[in-house]
Amino acid sequence: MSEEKSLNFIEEIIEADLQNGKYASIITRFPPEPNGYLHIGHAKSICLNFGLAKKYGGKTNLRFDDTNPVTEDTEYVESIKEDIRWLGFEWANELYASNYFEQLYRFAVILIEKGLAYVDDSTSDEIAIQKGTPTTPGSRNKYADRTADENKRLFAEMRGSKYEDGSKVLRAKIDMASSNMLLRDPIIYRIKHAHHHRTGDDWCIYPMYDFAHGQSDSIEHITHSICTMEFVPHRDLYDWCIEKLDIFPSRQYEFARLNMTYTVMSKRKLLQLVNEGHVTGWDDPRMSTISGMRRRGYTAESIREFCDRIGVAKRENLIDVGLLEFCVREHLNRVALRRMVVFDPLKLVITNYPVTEELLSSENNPEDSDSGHRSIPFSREIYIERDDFMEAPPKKYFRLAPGQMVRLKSAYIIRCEELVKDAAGTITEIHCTYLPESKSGSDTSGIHVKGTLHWVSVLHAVPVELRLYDRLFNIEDVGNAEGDFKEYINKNSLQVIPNAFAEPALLDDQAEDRYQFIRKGYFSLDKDSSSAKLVFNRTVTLKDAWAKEVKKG
RNA sequence: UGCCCGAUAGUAUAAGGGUAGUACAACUGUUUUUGGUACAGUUUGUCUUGGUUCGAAUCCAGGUCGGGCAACCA
Repeated sequence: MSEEKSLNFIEEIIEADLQNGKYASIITRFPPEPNGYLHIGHAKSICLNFGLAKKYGGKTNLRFDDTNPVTEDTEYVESIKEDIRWLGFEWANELYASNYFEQLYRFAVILIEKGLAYVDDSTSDEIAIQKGTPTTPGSRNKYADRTADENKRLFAEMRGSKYEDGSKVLRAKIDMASSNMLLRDPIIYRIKHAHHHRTGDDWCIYPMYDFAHGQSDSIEHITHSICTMEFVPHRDLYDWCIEKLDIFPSRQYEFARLNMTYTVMSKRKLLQLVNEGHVTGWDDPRMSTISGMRRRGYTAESIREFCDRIGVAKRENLIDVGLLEFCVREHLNRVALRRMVVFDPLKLVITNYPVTEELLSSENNPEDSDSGHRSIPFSREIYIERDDFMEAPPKKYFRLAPGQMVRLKSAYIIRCEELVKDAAGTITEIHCTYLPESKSGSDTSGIHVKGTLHWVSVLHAVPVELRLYDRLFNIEDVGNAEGDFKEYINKNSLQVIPNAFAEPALLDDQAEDRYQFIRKGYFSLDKDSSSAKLVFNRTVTLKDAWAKEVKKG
């Protein structure tokens, strides 16, 4: 019998909460700030939050944490929604922290009335100095002594646009000597005369993260508020607000964010790559963004599988990008249509083949018997891959060489008889003979060859553009590297093959968007394609045992 | 020299006082009209020192190492 999959620590908490009756059902939330595009790290959080709700019969809200109008924009709102849907998740409610601005304001007033918040006229520098350091306590200033009535009036005036940006803040009155710096009278409201993408110019004061997030969770009755480890110290403040306001006690749980080899995972760095032109945009196929991976040809299913396999824990981690590649190969192997494309053509003439042509049949996907067959034109002159031929082959080379035989995929067995070279000694043509009785499906030759090559008929070859991607950085741990991360950019992360030769079936299948170019890799149609020229992105290579063999020497 | 979080194969992640398991990676083979896929197998691990216990990855104490915390960012 199949073993029950072990639970991660958050699932354990949830199951305990459900079992002991703390909750009848759960509500989670995914709370992006609309100031950038989502990346694979967010996918982990999305799969976790939505996955948990799905698993335990609860629901998940999408809540935009839009408390900082100067960095946020509806462009990001739209891209975030598109990415989540594409990943295969649907939220119960589309919400915004800005929906709660009025309520949040009232919460702040309650704190003031309880003597737990005050308006401070200090500059940010003064506030920073008064905060002390982790090893020395901070101190309060005279503004902390203002009466509740005065604070209430001042706060109302802040809202009423009476003061300039930075001239006043509202602070929670907690403990200037706390070992947790966030509890040293944290700022909870600041003045920003900025246009908000949702509330327009209704407000000129905006709550800080710590005075918006927890309360928003509470308002929505989020049972399990799941975030990343850097918010651990915020939990004290999260709980403090809930306690003092006496509102629904949402609970925060933290897990370790995803780090992955050979890539960066911070919005700031990703934005820098875009702005400085190191990539073509947020959806550049080399980016770790969801939109980039989508464009590259990753499937939502494979990303979900990846997120499932990496697990959820609290320790720092650096996941091998090879696992992501494994997941996408695993899926694409099941669904991708097989096609033949020659990247670096070498002409091959079958000297004993009649001048006519014929149509051969080949399976669309050997892993899927329902996928059917396509026909491929075969003729006297074909292209094969230049590195599928060697004049002086090493041991264990199964491909074409003088006097050697190989099978042409779904066609015939051929034998290399002769080479044609130009003045420089470069091979320009290979002459072969074929075995008419070795035709695929009706082979009576009795000959077994080790190698099978892909090929394309010269007469029917369709030129296509191929974009081959490699890792964007040339070191594993970019996040922890010394110096500027951009020094580690892989200059050869994109290789364009402007004129590869494809079998004509590719022209008919444009609606399909996942392919395996046999023996080469998985590809998908890029949005830059036109009727004049098809453009394909290499999603991932096939595993290549021969390349490994060659490397070993 | 404060507070918080963490430490199990190369990388992740299980084992919740009782045989250290799984996946990826690596390596061997088998199958194969993709040097793909599939299948079989192999190698590699509990940070350290004490303590509790018949028995410790697990519980306790000290240490070491890694990460985080002093934005009017989230």
